[in-house]
Amino acid sequence: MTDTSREPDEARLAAWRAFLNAHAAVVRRIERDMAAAGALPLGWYDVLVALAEAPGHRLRMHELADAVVLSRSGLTRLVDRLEAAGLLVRERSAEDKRGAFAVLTPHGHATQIASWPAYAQGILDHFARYLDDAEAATLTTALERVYGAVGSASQGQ
Amino acid sequence: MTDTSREPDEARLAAWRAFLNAHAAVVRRIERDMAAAGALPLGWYDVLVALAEAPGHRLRMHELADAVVLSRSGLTRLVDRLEAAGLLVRERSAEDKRGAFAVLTPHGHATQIASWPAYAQGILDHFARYLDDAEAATLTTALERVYGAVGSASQGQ
DNA sequence: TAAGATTGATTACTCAATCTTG
DNA sequence: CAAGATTGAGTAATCAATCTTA
Repeated sequence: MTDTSREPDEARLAAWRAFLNAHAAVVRRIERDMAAAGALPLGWYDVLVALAEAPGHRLRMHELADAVVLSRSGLTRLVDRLEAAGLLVRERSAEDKRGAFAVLTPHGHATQIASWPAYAQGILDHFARYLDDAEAATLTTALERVYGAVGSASQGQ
Repeated sequence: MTDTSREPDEARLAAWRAFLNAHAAVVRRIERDMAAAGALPLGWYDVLVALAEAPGHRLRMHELADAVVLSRSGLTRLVDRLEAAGLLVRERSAEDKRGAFAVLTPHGHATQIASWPAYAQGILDHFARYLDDAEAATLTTALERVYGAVGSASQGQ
């Protein structure tokens, strides 16, 4: 009867710490490996994949911002850089002239595909190979639940 | 016989995506809540906790940098800000005059303690409450393994 | 010459304010 | 006035180079 329910128990606190530490270390490590291999930065890769998976290789700016978990203005800047690099182009929407699409270029698509092996190798070497099948399944289930809950609670951006 | 072992299987790839998405969303959300409650930013809190848990409330700069997973120069700047805010002080080492300690001040300790309830509430609301006991245990085990492996592989900073 | 830490230059993310169209 | 997106100002993280002491 000492549980006030205002803070997490020890076990979940340990999970939180492991979650933060693993994320920081693994992402840093993969970014480093990808840079050494001449591949795209992770943030650039994420944007290009989101577009590659979208119908017509195009997405509205705000859809893209949600997909990569970046603020609106943060995405504007990132898209500026990707456009300057020739990896995508902006297209003004015809129906709603307020809106803009980001559209993947053939060069952008090719670059994304060329960067995948280095990224895949990084995921494998620094993350995937340390999980057994059951752990991978549990992580997916639990973290998708967490993500889904926060996503729907974050409407008030 | 199609597995080249150069890239992760579907299940582990799904775990990776869930891991990235959950981290980005939850951390953003907790930072926002803490700011609204007048609590410290997460990065500041992490530094103060590391010092609070250290013997004598003091740590060498490079030890602190490892504890919070930040580059050396990144930590120098962060410690500058914390020192300006009166939350810690720097002390030159007596034995090894190259070295410096960061030492928690009473005010820094009090501020860290005062920020914990808002942080705890955030962890509970946006992370812990979505995990059952078995999931929490699995996350801890698996992610500590991942973290330990990357940490030891990252000696070449 | 190497280790510990800081500095300078660069890059990038965030919020708040702004501009345009609905 | 609200929605979509961009811009300006401020803050923060990184790498490479530097300074000091071992």
